Amino acid sequence: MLESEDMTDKAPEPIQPKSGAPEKAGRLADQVYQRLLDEIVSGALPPGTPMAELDLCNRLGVSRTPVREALIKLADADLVRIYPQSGTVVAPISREAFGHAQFIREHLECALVAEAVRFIDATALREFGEIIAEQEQATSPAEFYARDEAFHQAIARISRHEDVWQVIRQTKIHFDRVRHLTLQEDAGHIPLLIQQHREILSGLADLNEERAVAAMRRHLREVFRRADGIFARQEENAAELAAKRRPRRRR
Amino acid sequence: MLESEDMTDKAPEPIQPKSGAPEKAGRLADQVYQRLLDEIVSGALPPGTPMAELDLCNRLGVSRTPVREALIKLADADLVRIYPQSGTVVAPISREAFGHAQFIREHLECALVAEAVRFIDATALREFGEIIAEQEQATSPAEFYARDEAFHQAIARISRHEDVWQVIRQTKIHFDRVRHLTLQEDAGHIPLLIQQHREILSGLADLNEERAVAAMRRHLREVFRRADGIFARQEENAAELAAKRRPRRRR
DNA sequence: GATCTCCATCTTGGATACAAGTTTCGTCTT
DNA sequence: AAGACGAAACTTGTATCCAAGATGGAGATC
Repeated sequence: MLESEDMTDKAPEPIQPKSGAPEKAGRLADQVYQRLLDEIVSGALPPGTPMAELDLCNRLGVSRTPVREALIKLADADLVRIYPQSGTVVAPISREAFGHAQFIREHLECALVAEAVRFIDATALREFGEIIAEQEQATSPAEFYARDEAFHQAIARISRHEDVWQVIRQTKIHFDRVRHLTLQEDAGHIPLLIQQHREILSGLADLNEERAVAAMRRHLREVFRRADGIFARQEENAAELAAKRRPRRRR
Repeated sequence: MLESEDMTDKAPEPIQPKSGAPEKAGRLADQVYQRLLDEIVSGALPPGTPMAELDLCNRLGVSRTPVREALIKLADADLVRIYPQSGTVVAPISREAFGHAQFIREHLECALVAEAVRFIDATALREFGEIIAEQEQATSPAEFYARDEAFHQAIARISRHEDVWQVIRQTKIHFDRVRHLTLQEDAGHIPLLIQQHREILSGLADLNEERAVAAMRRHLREVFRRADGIFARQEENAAELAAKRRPRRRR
């Protein structure tokens, strides 16, 4: 029960080395939140990982206050579960949450595309073209996803509803957790996704709302279908593995 | 500068009088959040009201920690603005936020109704009927709104997407701020809203997705149109009043 | 008299101290 | 040896303390 003797705990990198650089990144709480968010979504902190406040304090080099605020925010997003006076752990990756995120995203983004048709202009079209070009030149899946986000966010901005993108981004988190699980298998169909982006752009360029919306819906469902399939297989494997072990209940 | 001499400060009612009652309502932070949320949405704390943490501590009878956590959550929802080392105030009622809330709500709720058609059954129909009956018997607008919420939430539940309702509820907050502003003028058309609920229910009962969705869209747009109109008039009046005063800039 | 400077005061951000409940593990009893 | 009991070592929730920037006004200066 004393696994703290190994030195490979995690990333011992503190959040603010206090080096002379002119780094003035707002509140510590926000930095901690962003960092833990990344680590959870990326899978560096798998579901079930204990998240005791004091441990995180030591690991990140800050006091409990900012860590606590970050954890509360993560709990609001259901990325961690806080059990008062008992402990805090990374929340499981839920297939339901995954499906809910898809529901919200599909309906809102399709509505955004429909709106975008009303506002599209030459400048916007060029911007979309640039983003797609950058996607083609992406050398890593991570880079591709970054530009993918930019593409979808740009649609929201063009539609004059960037606030809606914030909502989508927030709910999309559970979607992204699954996506990162399936990174390897994803790489193969990146060209397909880019092609779908082109179809969306084509619909927008022709001011054809129906085609643009249909393309977006196809695109989002494609992503969902693949991720969901891979996730389901993974769940099966996990269930098999679990069946072979001693049944251990952690609340 | 010493306006604390008048006794009419606010509601001096502490949050936990510690009376012998078996009240065990979770964390203080959550109670403070809920209370301040109510006071802001209801208009008891109008836009611009100073929200110094220490003042709130005195008023609510708790320490800074729970108050602070509540304020951070309110700031995330853009209900208060926190200016570090300077002050915190209730955020203005924004017509843009109002419009964004409408966008999200309309698209998501219409999608929920469409889904609901697939799951509707006798039990659900009876539940809807009861809610509408309670609305008719409501004696106050507040009571009516409570059952209105219940109606819309029930649709989300029937659709097996209650999580989506949480998202709607969160964004709807800015909508509700305006709605409370227009309470008096609202009272008159409550019967119309009930009638629209009946039309939605009728569409659901007939398993007619198109009609149900159309009824919901009409309903939501009716509410929006009225509130937006009233709000716009109110904004004009406010602008007139402001023009007569000395120009005072508060950040 | 107008304006600039400086400082007392007030605000929030972060760190620490205290309280209360939960879990775990050792010990005692049966 | 197995189970029950209890205390110590955790955990998070709350209160308080310190730090640092922002504000506003008093006083000095031009």
